Amino acid sequence: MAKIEDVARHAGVAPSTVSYVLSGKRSITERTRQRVLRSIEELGYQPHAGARALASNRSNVVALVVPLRTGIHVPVIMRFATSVVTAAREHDHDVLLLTQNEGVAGLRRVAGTSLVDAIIVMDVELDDERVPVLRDLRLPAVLIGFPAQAQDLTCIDLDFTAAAVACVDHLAELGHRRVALIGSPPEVYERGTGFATRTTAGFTEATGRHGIAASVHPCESTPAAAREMVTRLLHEHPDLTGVVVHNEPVIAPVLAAIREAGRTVPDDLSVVAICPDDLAEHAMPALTSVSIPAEEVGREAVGLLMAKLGGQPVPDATLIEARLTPRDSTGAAR
Amino acid sequence: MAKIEDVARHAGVAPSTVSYVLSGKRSITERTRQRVLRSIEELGYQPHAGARALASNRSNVVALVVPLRTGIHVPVIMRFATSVVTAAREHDHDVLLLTQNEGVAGLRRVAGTSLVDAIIVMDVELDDERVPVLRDLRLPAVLIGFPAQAQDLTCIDLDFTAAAVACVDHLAELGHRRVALIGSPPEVYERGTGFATRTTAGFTEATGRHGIAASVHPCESTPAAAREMVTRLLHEHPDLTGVVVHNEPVIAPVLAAIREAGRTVPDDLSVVAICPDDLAEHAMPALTSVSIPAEEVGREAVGLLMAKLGGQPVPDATLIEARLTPRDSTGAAR
DNA sequence: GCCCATCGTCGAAGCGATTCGACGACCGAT
DNA sequence: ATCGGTCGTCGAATCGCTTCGACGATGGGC
Repeated sequence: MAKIEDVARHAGVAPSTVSYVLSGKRSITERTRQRVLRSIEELGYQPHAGARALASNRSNVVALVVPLRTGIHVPVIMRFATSVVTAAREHDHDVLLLTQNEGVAGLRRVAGTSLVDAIIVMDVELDDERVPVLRDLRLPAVLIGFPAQAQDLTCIDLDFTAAAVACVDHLAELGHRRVALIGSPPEVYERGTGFATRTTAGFTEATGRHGIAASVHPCESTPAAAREMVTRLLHEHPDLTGVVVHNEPVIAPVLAAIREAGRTVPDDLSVVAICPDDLAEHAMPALTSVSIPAEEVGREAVGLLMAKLGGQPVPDATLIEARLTPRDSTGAAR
Repeated sequence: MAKIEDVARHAGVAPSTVSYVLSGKRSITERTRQRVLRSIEELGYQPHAGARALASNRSNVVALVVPLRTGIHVPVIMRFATSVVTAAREHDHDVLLLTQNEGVAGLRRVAGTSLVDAIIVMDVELDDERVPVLRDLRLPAVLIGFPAQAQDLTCIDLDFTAAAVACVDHLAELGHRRVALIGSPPEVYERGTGFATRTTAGFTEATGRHGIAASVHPCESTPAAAREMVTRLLHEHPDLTGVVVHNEPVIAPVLAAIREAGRTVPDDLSVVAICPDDLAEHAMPALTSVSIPAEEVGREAVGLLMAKLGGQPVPDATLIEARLTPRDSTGAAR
């Protein structure tokens, strides 16, 4: 393995010069710059990550904490994760994968050993035990999701409140007078996961504002639960004409159950989902939906982190705008 | 941040002694050992990862390359990933997340910069461009999946051939005389992804051996494709009584389509799946299935890697045994 | 024509661990 | 009593890079 000294010798310069060529922290004549770059190329030089981290006090690695909890849709997490990796690479950083398993100790460890420069935490709860730890770690951190006490933290997420509002507004415009929200599993609410409660808040606000009859229903993420939920809703509220679904795994079962109940979407019942676009597009019929901009959130989270690492000020809260795409599952109320 | 020197001073020993206490590479009197450990505790000492990597030539990080390709079931990947992280932590290693995005360059980079000690690659194709690279990287590596040229590589995976055989044997025992395999999307076969072809091989061998009429059908992972597939199969092969499904996302749609076609599972048609247990359990009816032992594979992959890092010899190929669990979706042929 | 900045480069001092050889102390064997 | 061999600990070198201060050369202002 070639070392910086080899490159320096090969190019006829001092090691420090090579370092400055690589980092751009001091100006270098174009001629020597080229010479050094050619030597690097020829020798296939790659700086030793550990040595670099030791000398510069920067590892160029960010930690990503992914949730393993039940009740959250895995493909969405994966999309977050991959977009974080991609974005991090564009900023010349790598991503260390941490799971909830190790809990708070994992955060302390990667921070304490200087293994990472910064941390991204997904699936933040309202009262999250990691929040106080992040506070005294004094490492730049970005949370995907909002805890209750968010002061002085950098948080980002889809604006779920606005997402729910958009769904309700859309249904209200179409003349619906009674709607229901089929939400995340009960355990998600019980954990106080922010996105679920924010969705509910938006839903309640908007239905209230429109004077629409409304009800909220947490729902297990199983086909059976979905089926049962639909049956119950249709039975208890004969005037129900609009449904908002915010629970990916039950979308297909809900549609199937509606069909089996002899109702047609959107003629008898309009359905709006808050879910990834591909899911909405592949449903039958294609669903009017507010998409989950996982890529955008991931990329933006990394952007915020890099800004913090660079010492630039960043906003405490970043809400990604909710965009509703009308498709074939919503129509005028009967 | 406390350094090893601080600990040494606090405990009244040399830094090297502290190091030896931590690594156990030389014997230390119990008394001083305890003294050092207490100092470490009191000062909250955590060794600097970079310095450690530089001096020891070991980063204690393994790279995990996850696929982003279409046609593979995301939750299964996630389960692999988390089990790899968990297992790695048990061996005092961390996991660096690499995506297919950066391709072969990513492997060269993390290896060349000594960022990682070893590599785990998922979703290996028959003719995988990463295989030759791994060969000359000279870093310990474990592949999850089998390439065509697997000599001198360490590979591990579910024994998909045996899995298919188990499914067919099960159906044959129940008296079925014509069966079909609904497989992965065509692109997966075209890429030459090992698990798909191995499943097909096992299916073909076993049906041949039993003298059962058989056909193999790649299938896009969409509900529409599944529906169409079922319709076509029922129409083209009126004598069809058994189906093996090896494509997670279409399992539910296939069952739905069968129901809509007026057939009953398992009375008219027996269905066996190769899929994660939770999926099989939640289907209606619960599916007889061969499970995908993601946790076992991930943990075992890490075990192999650690053995290689420790200089111990490991087998080239490790096949995880296929276990079929009978549930409610299979019965005697009509 | 002289002086002071600025620019480009160099050399050396860290960064914080690991590891190897050396060296007393202590033990049992002779 | 002496010698050789362990055992436990120390000190110093080393890993490969970054960074800071220094220093000659160059150029512009007066």
